[in-house]
Amino acid sequence: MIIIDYKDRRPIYEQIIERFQELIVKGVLKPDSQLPSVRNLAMELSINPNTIQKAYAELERQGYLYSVKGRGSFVSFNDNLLQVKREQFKEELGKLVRKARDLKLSKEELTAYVADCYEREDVK
Amino acid sequence: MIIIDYKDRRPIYEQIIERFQELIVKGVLKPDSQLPSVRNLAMELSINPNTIQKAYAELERQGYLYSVKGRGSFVSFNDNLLQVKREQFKEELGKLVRKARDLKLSKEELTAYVADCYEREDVK
Amino acid sequence: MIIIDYKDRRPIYEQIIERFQELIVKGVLKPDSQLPSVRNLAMELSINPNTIQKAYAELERQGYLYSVKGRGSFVSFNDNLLQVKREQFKEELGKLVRKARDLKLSKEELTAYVADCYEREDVK
Amino acid sequence: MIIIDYKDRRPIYEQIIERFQELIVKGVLKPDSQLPSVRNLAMELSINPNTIQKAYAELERQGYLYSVKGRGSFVSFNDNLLQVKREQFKEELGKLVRKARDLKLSKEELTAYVADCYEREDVK
DNA sequence: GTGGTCTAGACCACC
DNA sequence: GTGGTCTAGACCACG
Repeated sequence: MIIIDYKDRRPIYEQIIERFQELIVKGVLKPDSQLPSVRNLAMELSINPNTIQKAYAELERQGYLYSVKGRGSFVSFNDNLLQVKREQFKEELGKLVRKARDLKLSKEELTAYVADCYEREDVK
Repeated sequence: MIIIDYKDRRPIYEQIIERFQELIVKGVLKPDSQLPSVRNLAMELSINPNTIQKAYAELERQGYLYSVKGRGSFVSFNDNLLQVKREQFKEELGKLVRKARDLKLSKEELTAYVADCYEREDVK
Repeated sequence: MIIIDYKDRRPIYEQIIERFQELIVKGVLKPDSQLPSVRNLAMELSINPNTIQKAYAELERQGYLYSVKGRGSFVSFNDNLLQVKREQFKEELGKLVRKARDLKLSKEELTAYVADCYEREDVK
Repeated sequence: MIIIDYKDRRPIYEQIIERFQELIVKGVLKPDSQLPSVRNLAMELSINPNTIQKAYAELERQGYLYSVKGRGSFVSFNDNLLQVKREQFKEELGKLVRKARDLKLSKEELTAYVADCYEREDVK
């Protein structure tokens, strides 16, 4: 479910965060379902528990999960969070649009490419 | 021309690289025009010459400039490079489109927002 | 009567303690009335009896209840305890007032806000 | 400047966070001034650098400071943050006011105590 | 020198 | 068993 790419320049804990964000947002991991324990996941990925711990702590801070001492970690994604994430996404997109203008891509080229890209994924 | 933001989390050399890329792609710096010397720029920005050196080396590696021993560094931008940048941009955009799908944004919402965003910048 | 919030970061036994304190101080639970047995409450909340046990033990230590072997646990609230709680509360408030000063809130702003806040709750 | 209380039940890194928040909000540490390095502070307090690191990371997340690889950590408090912190403070105060009502403290008693407390600190 | 990531291994509180 | 804190010590990127 989680794959670590050691060639990736980003830190391990960040890769884990991103992967879980994806799984949770997509609904692969259902709300209130239990996540693998820190130790188990660490063993499974053969990395240090502290690294998992750091990833889980950040995911908790961002509202993707909640952890309880002695019980475990659980998915806490909800519609409210979805809205927040959409806002964050739009901000990110804004930066890219600005970049497109620098590269002299016309509005038509850009939207066409976005639509095209969206559909290509659709097929997949 | 170059402004360093010390509050920016990214390393200084990366900020310099990005700024030069922007100036070159936009055509503010004309092809074959000479860039400031490593020492001069370092003094002007009051930072370590090694940092400028690293930025120039990376820009040369990416094809934005060429250096001539004993003479200096020169802009080497051409349309070919623009194409490369566009490809890189599209790849980046692709990731974001995938993210949009995860967040359950419809194709219509997405393209509408992109167009809207493009025009908003237009006014500026 | 007791609700456990699993998303709350605090341990379960602490949530139970706080809830009983509130019920007892407010007078919802009358002095010398009997509390639910450890086992019953554990079953009702579907949690580990050890957790209830720990909560009751702490409440007894703090003087909120007393236990009689073989008979059960009983509320032991009295005005003396109310005074103790008020002292604890004032200490807590003291810290917050200090914090207000650090944030450069004037005495007038602070007291006005407190009064305002008190009345707002009044309506509820 | 920083004192660790090992009898305190709260984790060390939290004590450090709180202390720095205080020093920064009060203006003892001026904006853009450099903080002690992770390693130096760790040595000075005879604790592990990782613990300081964790505290600094959280302070950065909360907007109290910014860190740059290879350069150090710097105070970044500003008026904007002051406003945010005031809002957070008021929320905290709201909870306490509710608690006061449970303890049957009248509005007059409460505001009088707050004012009194504020002035007492004034003298100090 | 600086901050940041990671490992190995320990201990605690909680259930 | 669970999550969370802490230590000791290593390595990397940056300036």
